[in-house]
Amino acid sequence: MQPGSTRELAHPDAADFVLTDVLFALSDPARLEITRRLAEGPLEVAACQPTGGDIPKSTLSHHLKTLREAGVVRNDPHGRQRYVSLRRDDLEQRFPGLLAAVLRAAPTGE
Amino acid sequence: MQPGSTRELAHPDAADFVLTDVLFALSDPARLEITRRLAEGPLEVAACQPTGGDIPKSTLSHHLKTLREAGVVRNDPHGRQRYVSLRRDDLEQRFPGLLAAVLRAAPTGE
DNA sequence: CCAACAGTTCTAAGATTCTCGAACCATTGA
DNA sequence: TCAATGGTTCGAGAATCTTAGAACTGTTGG
Repeated sequence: MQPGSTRELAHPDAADFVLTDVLFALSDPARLEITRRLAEGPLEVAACQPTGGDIPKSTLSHHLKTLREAGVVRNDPHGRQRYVSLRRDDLEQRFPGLLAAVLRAAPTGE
Repeated sequence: MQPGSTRELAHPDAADFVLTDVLFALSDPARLEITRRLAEGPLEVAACQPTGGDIPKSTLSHHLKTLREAGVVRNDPHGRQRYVSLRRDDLEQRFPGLLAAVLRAAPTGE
């Protein structure tokens, strides 16, 4: 039983992040909300649930995949669950100021 | 013949800009390139042509519409042509730092 | 006036994306 | 060891986006 052993998912290197992919990943309301939530700190997958908690696991997992493949998020196995975390530093290094600007943005109705 | 008369297109107010819409508009390579080009200054529609100049008018027009409806771009009639310009100030006011971060971003291969 | 021009809008086909149930896979508690 | 848990992956239908030709509109030069 190696610590933090198997079931690793693929994560792109910061140098390979593609701007349009990041923008696309963040352009979905559900994914944006997940991102905002993760700005507070890492969460297990189930806790990423955007509103209340009614979207199916597979859908949530798919959104996380989109975020992960763009480089917005990291998804690491942790026991029988997984920790999802924002790749703040990598994003900042690759696209300075971008994530900060997105997180700072006020929602539309004030 | 009023100066700058007819054929006005609809433009959303800065206060009504929606973040996900802006991000989505910028998440397409062609639209991002148009945006970058416009950062240098206003252009007539035909001059927005991303690469060389082989994409059809209707496609270009459609991309400009997406950018315009998100609030990224302004499209004003000017004689028989139109001037397309970046809504820098409105975007900066609504989403501080966002456009700057996007324009500053380096392309993927270095 | 009329033809050429600059662009938009309409329409339709093809490609992506979204959503979600079902099947599947490690990991761990009992 | 075995079943429950936490999530991912697969597959398919619905929805949305992209692309582009064709038709249409306002504007201007001759």
